[in-house]
Amino acid sequence: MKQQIADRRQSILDSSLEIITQYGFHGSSMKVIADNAGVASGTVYLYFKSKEELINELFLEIRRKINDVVQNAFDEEEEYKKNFANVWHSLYDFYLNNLQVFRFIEQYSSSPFIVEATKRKGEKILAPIYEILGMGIDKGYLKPMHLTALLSLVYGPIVALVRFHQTNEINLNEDVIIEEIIESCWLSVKK
Amino acid sequence: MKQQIADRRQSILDSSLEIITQYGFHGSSMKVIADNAGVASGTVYLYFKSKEELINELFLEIRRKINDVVQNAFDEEEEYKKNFANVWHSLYDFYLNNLQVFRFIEQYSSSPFIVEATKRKGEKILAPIYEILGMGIDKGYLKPMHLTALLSLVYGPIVALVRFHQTNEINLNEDVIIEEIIESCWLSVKK
DNA sequence: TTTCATAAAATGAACCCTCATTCATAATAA
DNA sequence: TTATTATGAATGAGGGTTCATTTTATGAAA
Repeated sequence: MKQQIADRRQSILDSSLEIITQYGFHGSSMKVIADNAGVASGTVYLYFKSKEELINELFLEIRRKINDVVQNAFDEEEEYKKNFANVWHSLYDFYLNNLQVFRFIEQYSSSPFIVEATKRKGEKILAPIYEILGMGIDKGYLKPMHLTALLSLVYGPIVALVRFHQTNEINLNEDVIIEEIIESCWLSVKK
Repeated sequence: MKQQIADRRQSILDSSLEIITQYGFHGSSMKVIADNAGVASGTVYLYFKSKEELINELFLEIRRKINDVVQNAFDEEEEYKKNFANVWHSLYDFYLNNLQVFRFIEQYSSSPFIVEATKRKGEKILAPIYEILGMGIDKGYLKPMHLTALLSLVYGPIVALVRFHQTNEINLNEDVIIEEIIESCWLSVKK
């Protein structure tokens, strides 16, 4: 039945995320991914045309999740600064609680592996944040800088923090008052 | 003679950087690296024990270069804020003018490939910056935050900017007044 | 409910290819 | 001549993908 098809597909995607974030794209064989998903290697090819497509589909799924996180954190009714903090904090929390997702994106975006394929599919992973920042400039809350420069000042620290957390250079659960960092970040972009 | 040994070794390292930033770690075969360096594949093994060691050596060489960039940008005689800007700008320029180096580090640090091996070798790639930030706190120029948090606020935007530059989301030669970004960055960490 | 024929889904051995590494041989230097 | 350095064909392991075969699901008929 339909339900099972979806489950299989999903379990292969889940398995891929696990294996890939542990061994890298090329280090992850289809055999191992299949085993980990509890299916035969041939089965993977019933749901995905190739390894490349599998990885791209995984990327698209993850992008969807991230977009949701950002969208849900934004509340039109709230004041802008509060939204800024909420979005920042949500994305940060999401990465911290989904380190595999974070690792996957890092690998995906810094790997010459596929990239082109998904670039063509338009829509960047951070599109919703661009919108929020653009609105911030329009309404006079943020410095009128190049949007990507603003994004770098805001998103760069998130990525850096989670990365350092991963390499144990910082313990984000204990060492750091995150609100302090968000406030600092805000100081760099507020008008 | 000794000179030639060094040349061969270096040309293999140079070739590796080219090939690896183009095709990724696993996508770069020793054969292609050797061809590109103008040597036979067996020759590579006269200078490096294995592919893994080759990549690690390349990393160490690059780390040395980055440390030099930071060290050279710092001038004890100058005032702290000026040093902050100089170091920031130097590192940024270095990455922008050596995109292959940047790409390599990104790949290296987000890849589960080796990592462990070099982590054990101690000394982080950004050690000199840690020192500068620590000094900034001691002398009262910077907020007394966790050092790694400070580093994230300062280094995160550099990485993000160069990344976006690479994916053509921003043209750092034309679109952006870099001093404006450095000033913003400073606002986020100054006391 | 049970049976059974057909369709759909799943399997995993086999195929072919690439790759890291080795080593007997050749070229070069001392 | 001897020692050093370089070569590249050969080796063996592993990987992505295919496909003949098996297993499972379906639903109409008994």
